[in-house]
Formats: sequence, structure tokens, C-alpha cells
Amino acid sequence: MKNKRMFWNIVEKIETLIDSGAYPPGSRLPPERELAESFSVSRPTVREAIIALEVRQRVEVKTSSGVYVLEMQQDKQESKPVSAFELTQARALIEGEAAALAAMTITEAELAKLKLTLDAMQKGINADQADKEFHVIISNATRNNAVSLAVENLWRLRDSRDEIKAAYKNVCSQSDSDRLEEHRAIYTALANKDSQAARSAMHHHFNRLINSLFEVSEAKALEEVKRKSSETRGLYSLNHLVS
Amino acid sequence: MKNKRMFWNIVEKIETLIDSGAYPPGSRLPPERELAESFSVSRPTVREAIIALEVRQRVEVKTSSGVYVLEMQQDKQESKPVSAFELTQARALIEGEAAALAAMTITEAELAKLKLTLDAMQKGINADQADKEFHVIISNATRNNAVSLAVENLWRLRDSRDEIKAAYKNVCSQSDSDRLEEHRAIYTALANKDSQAARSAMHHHFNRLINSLFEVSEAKALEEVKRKSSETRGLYSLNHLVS
DNA sequence: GTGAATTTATTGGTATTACCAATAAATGGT
DNA sequence: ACCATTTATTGGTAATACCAATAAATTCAC
Repeated sequence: MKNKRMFWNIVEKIETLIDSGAYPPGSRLPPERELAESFSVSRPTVREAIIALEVRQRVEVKTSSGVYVLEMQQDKQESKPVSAFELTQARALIEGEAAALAAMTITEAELAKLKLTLDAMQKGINADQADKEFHVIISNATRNNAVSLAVENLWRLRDSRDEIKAAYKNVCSQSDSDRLEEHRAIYTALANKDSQAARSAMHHHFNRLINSLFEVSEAKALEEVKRKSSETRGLYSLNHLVS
Repeated sequence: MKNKRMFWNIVEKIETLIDSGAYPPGSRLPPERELAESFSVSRPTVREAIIALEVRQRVEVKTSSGVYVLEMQQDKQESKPVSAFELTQARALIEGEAAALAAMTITEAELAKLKLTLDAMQKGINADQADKEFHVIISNATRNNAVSLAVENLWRLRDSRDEIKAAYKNVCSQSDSDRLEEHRAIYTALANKDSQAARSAMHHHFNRLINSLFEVSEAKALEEVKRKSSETRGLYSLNHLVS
């Protein structure tokens, strides 16, 4: 069943035409009437599609002149490919510092909430959600919204990449106990208000994760791929951080 | 001159109605025909407005049922207020780690580009742009796009807040020489591939900045505000980082 | 009386047509 | 060759009609 309304199909078709290069940025689209005829729909439908494209900032409508293709403002978020290794390394660095900061500012209430996530993770129900909560609570405990935002953005990045989600799924599910133990260590450091220890524990957490990622990717890879992996292994290593 | 097309006005009116609480999330808007009458426009015009709102994810159209108001998905980017102090502290932490990482991976070409920004800054032309380039080059030198994105997002955050831009403007313009000197120190550390020194130099850079921000804000503030400031000064201090 | 099936009214979806206003191209006069 | 005028093109808005899906009201069977 195609429940979509007609004009969404037209949006898609026009967008495809633009992306194919048939109508480069700055050029003018055919008049509404022509588009309507060539797509075998009515003019209002074409108008609706054009309005949708206009709201999306893909085209600009100049009254009595025509519809012009706008420059693609590429989301840099989308343009830069990010691997699971990069993401994990970035998380280690940023969340490591966040933990160090949080150790000085965290409240008893937040420590209690952290404890709850540990319990939830131990019971194994919604372990992944408890994982996320754990990290978010810590980032908020920094009392620094810029840091919170940075951590949230990394999480968003993780969720927006299917290959990263897949990679994490492989790793997390097979080492729940490690993850729990590491979270406990971070929690203890925070409870002790020990910045250094909190940073270090966070680094260890992600170091294990990154090594697991390498193991999985190596196990899957052919010999040739293995060689490349070992080259990049040095690049994303956290060995200089884990004391 | 109101060159805007009619339907944009309708979009505005409907959005105002929604924001005013007249149509809370989940509720149904009046039928197109009624809206057309009450706004004294034709039905197609109302349809166009609704489509614009739909593309913006403000409403959901259910065929033959009605138009329903969606939950405002507030950009957390916008909802969380971020002060210049928070931003600067976050930059210190994240860019400090970025510099430490970059020290191990930076290329000669990138060092040369860094040098150019130093020269530009010395000449005083486009000093602010040179500043930005300096930091971006370093984040890209990490070979970690997740880190690059994090740094870029912080910059975007800075540019999106007028009060932060204003605060930075006050501080940067009055201490160009300090900034240049600190950049040189960071450059030297990177050229020497000295991670520790690079991190430390970056921390010093932002530490000076944060202290300048405090001075400016204190100079401007009344006595009472001063007291609050000195309370939060401890919160955003980098003293635990600068050795 | 109650529940299910049917009918009816409402509502958005699409198409057709018409006319307006602004723009851009073609034309003509100087 | 240049400028003013005319003409054709193009998007903007409106009015209308009919369709299809939904939801409400009604009817009917039990």
C-alpha cells in the first residue's frame, strides 16, 4: 500500500532529478505546468511538492520567474564518515574529561541515580538504556551544558550510523559483565570525588571497548584486511592514556 | 512590501495558534475548510500552509481524519543555555585532548598551514578567522572525524549565541598578543610531537581566556553580581589542569 | 438491551479551470 | 543602437467538483 500522498512522490522525483545533475544549483526548473504534465499529475500537486522542497531549502521560488535550485548545504554531520573506532576514541577523550570534571561537582542525588543504572544493568533488563543513562548522568553532573551537549552529540552520532550501531551491538552483548564492572569502577571513583581515578576508569572502559571492536573486526576480516587493521590500530589506540 | 506568499502568513498564524496553546500537542486542528474561512483564504492556500508545517514536523496529516499537532521536538541545542564560561571550559577539555592526539598524527603540511595562521594573526588581518583555522586544523590533524565534529559543534555553538560572541569579542580584541603567543606555544609543542606539552599549552590558552572572561564580567558587574561570579569561578576553573 | 453491521456525514486528496500579477522576452518607435 | 511599449510566460490565488478514507450515527439482528 502506498499511503503516501501524491505530492511526496513528486518531491522524490524532483529531488532525484536535482541530485542526478539534470538541474544543477542555480538552474531553473521547468514551469509548474510542464512538470505537472510530465509527471501526469495536476498543477496543485506539483505546487505542493515545490513548497515541500522550498521548506527543505532545496529550491527557491521566484514569483513570476521560476523555481531555482539552491546550493546543497551539506550537513557536515552527514558528510564526514565516522567509524566506530573514531567514535569510541572520541568518547574516551571527551567522556574521560567529563568524568574528571563530574568527580568534583557530582551530587549525592546523581550518585544515587548512577547506582540505579548499575542495578538495572546487573539485572540485565534494558542494559543498553541503563548504559546510556549512566553516561548521560555523568555528563550532566559536570554542570557544564557545553560538555553535556558534546556528549549527547556523540551519542546521536552513534545512533545515526547503522554500521556503528551494529559494531557496538556485537561487542556490548558479548561482554555485559565487563561493562558492568567498568561502570562500577567509574562510579566508585566519582563517589570518592577522585578526578584522576574517574578519568582513568573511563579511559579503561573505552579502551576495553576499542580493543573488543578490533577483535571483532579482525575475526571477521580476511588476512588482507587484517593487515590494514593492524596499521590503524596504532592510530586509534588509547595506550598513551591508560596508565 | 509583503512579497511573501499568502501561505507563509497562514503558516505563521497557525504556528502562533499552536504555540499559544490553543491547539496542544496531540489535538486536532480545525478542518481545512474552516481554517480557510476563518483566515479568509482559499482552501488550497491553507493546504499549502499545512504542508509546510508538515515538512517542518510541526503537524501530522491523517488522511480523512484531520491534522494533528505533533510534540515539539525541541532542539536540545537551543533549549540548554550555555554560557561563555561553560563553552570555554568545554573547549579546553576537548581541544586539549585533540591537541594531545594531534601531536602524534599531525603532518608537516598541517604544521605548515598552522604556521600560516600564526603569520596572518601577527599581521593582524583576519585575526579571528586565523584563530578559527588554527583550531580547526588541529582538530582535523587528529585523524578522528568524531573529534573534528565535536570541535566544530563547539564552534557552531559559539557562533549561535550572541551573548557568547559578544563576550569573546570583548576578550579577544584586547589581548591579541597573548593569543598569538599561546598559539605559538601550541604550535611548538605540536611540531615537537609532544602530546603532554600540546595538551598543557592548549589548557593554558583557554585558562587565560576564561580568566579574562571573568575579569570582564567582573568589571561590568555590580557588587552583588561579583559575589555570584566568585562562587561560580571555582566551578569553571581550570586550575586542576594547568600544572 | 446489546452488539455488530450498515449507512451517513465529515475530512482530507486530487484534479480542473479560471483569472490575476509580476516578470522577462519580444517588438516597435525614435 | 537604445529606450519604451507590448506580449507571452510564469507563478499566485481562488473556486469548484468529485473521490476515498475515516469516524460517527443509525439501523438491524439477536
